[in-house]
Amino acid sequence: MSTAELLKIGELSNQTHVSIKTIRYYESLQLLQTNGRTDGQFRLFHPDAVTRLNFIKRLQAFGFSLNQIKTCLSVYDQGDLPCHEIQQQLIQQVAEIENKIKELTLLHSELNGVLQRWRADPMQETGTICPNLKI
Amino acid sequence: MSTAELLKIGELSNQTHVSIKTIRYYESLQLLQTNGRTDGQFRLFHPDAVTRLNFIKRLQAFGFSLNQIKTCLSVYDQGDLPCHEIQQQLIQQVAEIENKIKELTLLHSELNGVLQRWRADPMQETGTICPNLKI
DNA sequence: CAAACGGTCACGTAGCGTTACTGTGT
DNA sequence: GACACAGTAACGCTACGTGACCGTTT
Repeated sequence: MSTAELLKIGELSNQTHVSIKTIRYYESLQLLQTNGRTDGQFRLFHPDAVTRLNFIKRLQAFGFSLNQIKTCLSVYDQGDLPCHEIQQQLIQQVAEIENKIKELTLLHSELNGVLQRWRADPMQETGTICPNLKI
Repeated sequence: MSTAELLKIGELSNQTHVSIKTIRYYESLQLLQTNGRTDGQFRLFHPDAVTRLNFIKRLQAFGFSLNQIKTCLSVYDQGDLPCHEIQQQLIQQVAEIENKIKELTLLHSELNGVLQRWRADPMQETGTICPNLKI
C-alpha cells in the first residue's frame, strides 16, 4: 500500500458524487476517517472510503438517518458483518413507512374533503379568520 | 374593551394547549402580536389570539409550514379573507402529499424486496461492507 | 418562598452558503 | 513574484420547536 493510492477530498468527491462539504461533515460525525494529511494539511483518504460513501448513500436512500448508518458502520468497524443490524433497521423502517403512508392517506382524504366543500366567496364573519374552516 | 380581558401568556397557553415557549416563538416570527405589556414586562394578549392559535394549529395539521401560515395570516391582517390563499395552498399541499405517498410506496416495495432476498449469514467478502447489499 | 414570567443560548436533522485565510502548481 | 485553483476553519442559515440556565415579577 503506497501513499500514492490515497485520495484527496476532491478526488473522493468526484468518485462518489458526494460534495466536499458533505464529506467533511461526515468526517466530523465520525462516519468516515481520514488516513492522515499531506504536508499542507490536506486530508487523505484510503480508497476504501469510496465503498464507505456508497454504503452511506445506499442506506440513506433506504431512509436511514445518519445515526442509524453510524450504528451499522460501527458494527462493521468492530470486524463483524453489519447485515443483522441492517436487517433489523430495515424491518423497523418498513413499519415506519407503512405508518407514514397511512397518515398521509388519511390527511389526503381530509384535505380533499375540505376542498370539495370549499366555497369561493363566503360571507365574512366577525371573530372568524377563515369561514370555510370555521375558525 | 377593558384591560381586564387581556390574557397573560400562561392563560393563553392553557386555553390553546400551545406551550409558552411556542407562543413566544410564534411572537418572534410575527405570527402573533402582543397587546402591550404589564408594568413588570409580562406579555398581554387580546382574546382573539386564541382564535389565531387555533387557526395556526389547524393549518399545521394540514401540513402547512409556519411560513405558509404566515402568508395566510398576512392576508387576513390586511382585512381580506384568506380563503383564496388557503385554498391555493391546500391544492398544492394535496399534490405534494400525493407525491410523497408515491415515493413512500415505491420505497416500501423496494425495501420489502431487499428484505425478502436477505440472507441471514452471508460469506464475508473482502472490500464489501454488507454482502446482502453488494456494497 | 414559590409560581409564573423574562431573556439568551444551545441542541437536533442533514447539510448548503459565505467569508477569510493558506497552500499548490504553473 | 504573480496568478488561478483547491483546500482549510469557522460561522450562519434552513424548520420547529424543546430544554437548560439564570434573573425578575407577582
